[in-house]
Amino acid sequence: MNAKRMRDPEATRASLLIAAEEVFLEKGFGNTSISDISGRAGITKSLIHHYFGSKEGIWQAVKQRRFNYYSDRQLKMLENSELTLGLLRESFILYFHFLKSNPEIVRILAWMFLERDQDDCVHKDRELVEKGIERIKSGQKMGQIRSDIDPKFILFTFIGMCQHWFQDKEHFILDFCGGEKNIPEDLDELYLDAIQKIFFEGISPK
Amino acid sequence: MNAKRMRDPEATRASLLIAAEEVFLEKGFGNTSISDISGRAGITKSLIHHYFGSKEGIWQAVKQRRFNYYSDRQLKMLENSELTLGLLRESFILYFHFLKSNPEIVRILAWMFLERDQDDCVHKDRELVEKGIERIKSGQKMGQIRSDIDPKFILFTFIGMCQHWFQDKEHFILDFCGGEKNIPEDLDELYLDAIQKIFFEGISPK
DNA sequence: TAATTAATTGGCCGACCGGTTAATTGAAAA
DNA sequence: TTTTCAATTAACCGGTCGGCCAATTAATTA
Repeated sequence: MNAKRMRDPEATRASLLIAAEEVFLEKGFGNTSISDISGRAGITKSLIHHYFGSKEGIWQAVKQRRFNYYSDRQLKMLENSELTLGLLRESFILYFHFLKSNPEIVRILAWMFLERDQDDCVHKDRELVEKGIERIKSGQKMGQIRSDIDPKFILFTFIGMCQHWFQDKEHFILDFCGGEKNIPEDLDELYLDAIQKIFFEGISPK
Repeated sequence: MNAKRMRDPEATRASLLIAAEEVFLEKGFGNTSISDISGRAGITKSLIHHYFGSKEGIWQAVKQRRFNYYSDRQLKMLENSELTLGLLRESFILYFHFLKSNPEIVRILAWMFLERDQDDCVHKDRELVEKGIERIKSGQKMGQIRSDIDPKFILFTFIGMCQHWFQDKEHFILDFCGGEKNIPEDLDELYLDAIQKIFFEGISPK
């Protein structure tokens, strides 16, 4: 219906955001210029300042958008579940697949690490983390998880095993498999199986 | 002897490299200017082009130098050790502390991921990886390590648990500890203890 | 010593940076 | 229709960027 509107602020804002994300995640904040973004979006660069105030501003917006999506999804994941070992395993798998289909998250985090970005927007997941820790704690009380490890570390390890894979998978293929030949199609799943074994055996009570 | 030489190309080249590494790892490639580097080194910026050709050139040199240092050290680490579970644990701890005292490595590796660096210098550690896998395999044969997990994945997990910590420690402090207050001095060691428990319990035969 | 080579310098260049401004245009309100 | 306001544009700003070059200076060679 509005397909031919000559002006559609929402749409231009959106396509600026999309273009910005593409370029930022490809080259990082410092290497990206405003005109890179406007060029890719096919929109004058002035409009970036009009909608986002500054280069910093649109980078914030990009991050925020992605992290809101992230934590919304994650919260829903935790919402209606009492923790049992089975459900912990389930959310482990869910998280792994979430990262797999949202590689942007991994790149954003890596860029923020390198550019020493201390943005608060990342910490929307504090609530998420608290819930996760709560679940692990009760799992420990119920005797399903060994109690001699700080729940914070258990959760962090959980996250790390997944993130690290999607960050260094390429190195794995090159250095561990000796190149591109003979990589199994389901490499991701094979890895997921392996870390499940290590992780869940590792956190089980003796 | 040569302490007072007015010109010492090797020395200037070296101090340019050092300054470059400092600034690059501090601010990132894109946010660093040639004059930042030359300023810190106290050397005219023209010399950067003289020795390294371009900004890209000196960046490559920085990465290469650090990565060579990395794999050389790692190889020495593995050199004279038969694998027993005790030694595996020892090299786990060694690797962790190596990363702790060489944070540049973690940053460089993150850069390589983001820049999709297919540099040959990365593959220096293929030899490294092969040795590590060999050790784990023999550990499996001896019944010290469970055999139902691919040694490649065991090694990769090993590396990941350590790397991920030094990359996302800040997020851990913010999101998991609720800010800077009350962080134990020996947080690194506490984490190391935790992942040791998980990892070694996880790879033990039942 | 004289000639040659290489290290080092400061000054300069065009390009591009992020950001601002004033003017133009389209859509919606009156 | 007229008015009003937001969306959009192009031109422009001072500043900095990476890179280049010609001149100078120290070490090496003949």
